[in-house]
Order: sequence, then C-alpha cells, then structure tokens
Amino acid sequence: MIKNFIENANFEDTGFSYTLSLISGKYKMVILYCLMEYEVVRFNELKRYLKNISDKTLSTNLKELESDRLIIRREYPQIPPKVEYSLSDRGKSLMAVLDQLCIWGEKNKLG
Amino acid sequence: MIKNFIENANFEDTGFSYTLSLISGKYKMVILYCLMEYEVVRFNELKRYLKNISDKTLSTNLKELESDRLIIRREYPQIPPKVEYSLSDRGKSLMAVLDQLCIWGEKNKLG
DNA sequence: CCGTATCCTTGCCGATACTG
DNA sequence: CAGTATCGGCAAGGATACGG
Repeated sequence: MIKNFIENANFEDTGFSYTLSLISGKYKMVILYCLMEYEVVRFNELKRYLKNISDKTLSTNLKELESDRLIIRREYPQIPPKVEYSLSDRGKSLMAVLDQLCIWGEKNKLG
Repeated sequence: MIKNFIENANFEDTGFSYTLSLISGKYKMVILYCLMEYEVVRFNELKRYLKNISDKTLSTNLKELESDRLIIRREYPQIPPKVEYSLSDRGKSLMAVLDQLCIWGEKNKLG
C-alpha cells in the first residue's frame, strides 16, 4: 500500500494524505473525540468542551467534518434553534483506526 | 484508550496527539515514506523527491524527525560532505501503524 | 554537498461584534 | 441558541544568498 506511492503518483494522491486531510487542524480530532464520548452534542456544549475555541473556528470545523461525512448535523426547526451533532458510521470507522495511533503514542512516548 | 481522554486529561496529553505531533507539517510524512521506500537517502536526493521543498524546511524537518528518534542521521567526515538518512526501528514501527490510515483512506475516499 | 541566515508570504486561528 | 462578518496576530513554510 504505502510502498508504491512514489512511483505511481505523488503523495497528495495517497490514501494516507487523504485521511490526514480529514483531521488536520487544531481541533478536528478533539471534536471527533467529544462526539465519540458523548454521542450527541450541541454547538455550545462543544464550545465548553473545547475550551477557548472561537465560534468561527468551531463553525468552520463542523462544516468541514460534515461535508467530509464524518459527522451528522441534525437541525430542529424551532426557536430558539437547536442543532445536534453526532458521529456518522464513516466517522466511527475512522475513529477505530485512529485509536491505533493513540495506542502507538502511549507505548512510544519518549521521556 | 480514546474514551477516557476527556475525563482524565486534556487532548494535548493523549497518545494520539503525541503521535500526530511527530508527523505534523506538510512534509514529514513524505520524508518518512521516501526513507521507507529507498531506505538510505542523502540530503539532495531527498530534495529531488520532495519537489519544491526549500533547504530550510527540509533541514528543519530532518532535525525534528531525528530528535524524535524516527530517523537516523549518519555523517561521513569527508570533503565534500556526505550524510545519509534512514528510518530507525521506532520509525519503522510508526510506519506500520500509519499504513492502516493509508488503507482506510483508500477504502473511504469520496467521489 | 550539506546545510545556515535572512527576509518575506500566506493561511490558520482568535477576538469581537452582530443576527435570525 | 447557533451561528456569520470582519479584522488582525502569529507561526510555518518559501526564496534567496551565503558558508564550512
């Protein structure tokens, strides 16, 4: 899988590069983790978990995660508005793989 | 593993965050991939594989990868100088895990 | 050949104010 | 409550010149 990336295409076209692009940035992984832990979470709830994130950044990240189909956004047409975010099946399957990175990190942390 | 990160600590302390910090940036993964493929590679050789990378960025990245003990730098005391870079065992073990991300990406790429 | 030094550009992210 | 709009800071990365 990995070993053919150089001959056949450039790095941008690899599955690895694609996967990383889904979770790049400072907060996406933490958002996914929160959704994994709490399952269904509202906007301001997420803001409290992700201490110090700005409205703009959270909003941007949620939109990207949704368009990458890792999370599901469910909007209730009411006043005041209510929106719930949760992991999609696709998002859950990604988290399973990322857990392996977590385990490697715990085992191999230096110092 | 993942599920306890919120209660026990913040995201910065997780193994996952640590692992990602090792390969963050635009080029580190590509460098590791090159070393996996070609095993022993010299500085200017890497520069040719990583089209458009600047001397400074390549130099910085190699130093960080070395201090994180993912790669090995071997210098030959001669003129003109000769330096060879290769994956450490630790680097190889990380690549094995990253391959899983690559596979997930290939399977789940949209469009 | 293998870098370092310097300056510059760019894109992510934060802060704040405002809206349906 | 759940965002959007606008402005601005800051650090990663790029371009180029130079050094051992």
